[in-house]
Amino acid sequence: MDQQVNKKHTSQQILEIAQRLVQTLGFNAFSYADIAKALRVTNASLHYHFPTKADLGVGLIERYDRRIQETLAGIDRSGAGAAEKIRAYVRIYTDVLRDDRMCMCGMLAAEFATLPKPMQSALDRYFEQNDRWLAMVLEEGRKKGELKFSGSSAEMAQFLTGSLEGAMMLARSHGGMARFDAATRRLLAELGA
Amino acid sequence: MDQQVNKKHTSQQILEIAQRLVQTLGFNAFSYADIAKALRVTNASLHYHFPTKADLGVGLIERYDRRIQETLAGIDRSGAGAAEKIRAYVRIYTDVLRDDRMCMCGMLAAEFATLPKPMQSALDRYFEQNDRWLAMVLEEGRKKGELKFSGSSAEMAQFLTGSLEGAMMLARSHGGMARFDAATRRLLAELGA
DNA sequence: GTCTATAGGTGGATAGAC
DNA sequence: GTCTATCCACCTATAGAC
Repeated sequence: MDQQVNKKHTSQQILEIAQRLVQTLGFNAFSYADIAKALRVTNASLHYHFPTKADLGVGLIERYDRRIQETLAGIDRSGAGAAEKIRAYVRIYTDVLRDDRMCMCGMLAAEFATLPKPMQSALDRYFEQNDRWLAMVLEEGRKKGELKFSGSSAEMAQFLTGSLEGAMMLARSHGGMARFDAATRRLLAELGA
Repeated sequence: MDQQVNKKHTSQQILEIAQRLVQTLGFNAFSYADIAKALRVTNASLHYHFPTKADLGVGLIERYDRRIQETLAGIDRSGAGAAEKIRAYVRIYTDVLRDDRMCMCGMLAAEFATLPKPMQSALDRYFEQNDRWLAMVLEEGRKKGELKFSGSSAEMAQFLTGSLEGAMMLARSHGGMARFDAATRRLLAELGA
C-alpha cells in the first residue's frame, strides 16, 4: 500500500462522487463540501488531490472521455454490424438516464459559458472524438447498406448526439424514461437500425 | 408617472436583464449583483420587486411562457398551413440562437434538479403548453396531408422540442449556428415541411 | 495525505432611513 | 422605490501542524 496507490485510490473516489454530482446537479451547483461529506474527509484534503475546482473539472472530463473511448473501442472489437453498433451507442445513454443521471458532458455543455477555459477545451475534445467515432460507424453502415440517411455522416453524427442529449435533458424534467425511449426508437427507426 | 407604471417598468427591466443572464449563463450562475450592476440600482432595490430569487425565477418563466403563447397564437391567426407553422416555430429557436442565447426554458431544464419547486412547476406548465400546441399543429398537418410522420403527434412534438433544444445546446459549445441549421433542416425535411 | 484553522470573497436576504 | 448598512451562510482556497 504505497502512497501512490493510496493517492490514486482517493482521487478516483473523489472523481466518482464528483461525477455523479455533475450529472445530477451540474458543475456549478456542487461544492467541495459536498464531496467531503460523502467521502468523509475534510474540505482541505480534497485540495491536495485537485488544487482548484477547474483541475477537478478537467480531471472529470478527461476520465469520462477515456472511459467512453474504451467503451467505443470495445464496441468496435465486438465485430458487430453498424446497426448494432449504433444501438449499443444509444444504450450507453439509456443506461445513464435509467440511473437518474444526465450525460455528464451534456450537462457541462449547458454550463459551457461559465466553465473555466481548460474545461471548455477538454469538452471540445470530448465531443470531437465522439462525433468522429459516430461518423465513422455511420459512414461504414451506409456503405454496407445497413444504415440509411441523407446528408454527410459527420452531420448525421452531430444530429444524433444533439437529439440524444436534448431528449435526455427534457426527459429528466418532463417526460421521463418513456420520452427518451420514444426518441431513441424514432432515431433508430429513421436510420434503419 | 404614477407608481404602478414605474414599478412595472422597473420590474420589466429586471426581467429583461435576468432573462438574458439565464439564457447565457444559467439561473444558478448569475446573481442579484449582476442585475443591479446592469440596471445601475442597488442589490436591495431588486428585492423590493422580487423578494426572493425563486420569485424572480417564477416571474421569468411565466413571462416567457406568456410571450411564447402570444407568438404561437399569432402564428395561428396568420392562417398559414401546418408546414409553414412548423417552420415559424423553428424560426423562434433560430432567432434566439442567432442572438447568442439558449432557449431559456431549455437552460432551466438542464438546471431542473437545483431549481426551487415553484420554478419546477412553472417550467412543467411551460413545456406542457408548448407540446400541446405543437402536437395540435402536427396532427392537423398530417390530417391535411401537409406533414408526414410516424407515431402519435404528441410523441412527435416531444421529439421535436427535444431535438431542437439539444441541437441548440450543443451548437452553443460545439458546432455553432451551422450545426443548428443542419439539425433544423433535417427535422423539417423529415416532416415534409 | 489528512487534519485544524482561517482567510477572503460572494451569495441571497432584511431593517430602517429617506 | 431606492438607498445604506449589515447579517449570515456558503464558497474556493491556503498555511501549517501532524
